[in-house]
Amino acid sequence: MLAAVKTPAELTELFRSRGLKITPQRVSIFRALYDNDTHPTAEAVYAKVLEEMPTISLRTVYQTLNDLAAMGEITQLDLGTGSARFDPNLSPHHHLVCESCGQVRDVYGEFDGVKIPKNKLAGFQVSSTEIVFRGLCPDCAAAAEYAGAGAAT
Amino acid sequence: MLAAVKTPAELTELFRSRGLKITPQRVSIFRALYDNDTHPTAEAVYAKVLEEMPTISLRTVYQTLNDLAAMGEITQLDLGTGSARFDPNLSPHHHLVCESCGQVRDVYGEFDGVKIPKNKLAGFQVSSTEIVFRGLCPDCAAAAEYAGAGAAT
DNA sequence: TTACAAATAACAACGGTTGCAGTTTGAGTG
DNA sequence: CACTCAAACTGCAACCGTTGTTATTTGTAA
Repeated sequence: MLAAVKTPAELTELFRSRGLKITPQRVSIFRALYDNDTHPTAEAVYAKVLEEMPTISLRTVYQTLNDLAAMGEITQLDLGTGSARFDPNLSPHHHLVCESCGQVRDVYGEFDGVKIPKNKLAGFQVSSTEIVFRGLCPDCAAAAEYAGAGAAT
Repeated sequence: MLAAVKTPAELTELFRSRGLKITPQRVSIFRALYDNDTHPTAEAVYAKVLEEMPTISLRTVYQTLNDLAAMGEITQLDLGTGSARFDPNLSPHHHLVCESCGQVRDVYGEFDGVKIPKNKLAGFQVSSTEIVFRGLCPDCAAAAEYAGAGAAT
């Protein structure tokens, strides 16, 4: 379902080709990330991996996530939700963040208009553009409306 | 020079009108924020205020910055640079972030094209849009080029 | 001047993340 | 298949930014 996400097998091959060892911990983390569009925190990945590998340490999860990010296979997101989130989806996209529950949703779209006029760049070299839309997810919006209506009476 | 930034006097009046006390600590923080487009961290504001008030505590700086943010007089930015930054500039703008030195620069511009098609929103209510351009500031770009050229020989 | 609520300072604690040291293990070699 | 060793893993301590707590201080209105 997800576009531009490497399978566990592909990541395994990538690690092998770089002379890195294929450990069960790493493979389990690859699986936890695959087909995962929840933008999990390190803790969330840890929880998922624990199910099939009860002895893995949180430290190893951090280590592997950092390695993957350094290789460019996942992106680390800092959305101001307390902890970093990791996104295995490499196709160009942006994010909707619910300010109430913290859930993150992908937004596909081009936004070609988002370019800084050269005369305003003043020598700055832009290599990536992130757009974050903040607001309320459907559930939280409904809850807020309900609470508002209740409080108004 | 900065647009839409309240002066220390205006912030003082605002606090007074809300029944909040005018303390020298608060006024000093107002001054540290005024005409400041460096997007300072709490620590940076603390350092600046320390110059004229050597007994202020970092805790008070955090407290006041949080209060100002809650009143909507400054914006808290989470740019993944380790600590939160505070922006007293309320006019609509976006940010350029140097991935090497962490410096943050304002970008004025409209980007009217940045709207999510309704059919993709799926009930999400968007209340704000942040755009972050990442790359290299002129100084770091020059340093990188120099290092690259040197390494290539 | 007094009195009181509000604000401050000092310090402990917390959550996310990383450094470190000792042990385990993947994978190439004979 | 056993051996070897660098790489990876675990467990724990430490770190940093930030917030909670509580006793003390201080604007401010009476």
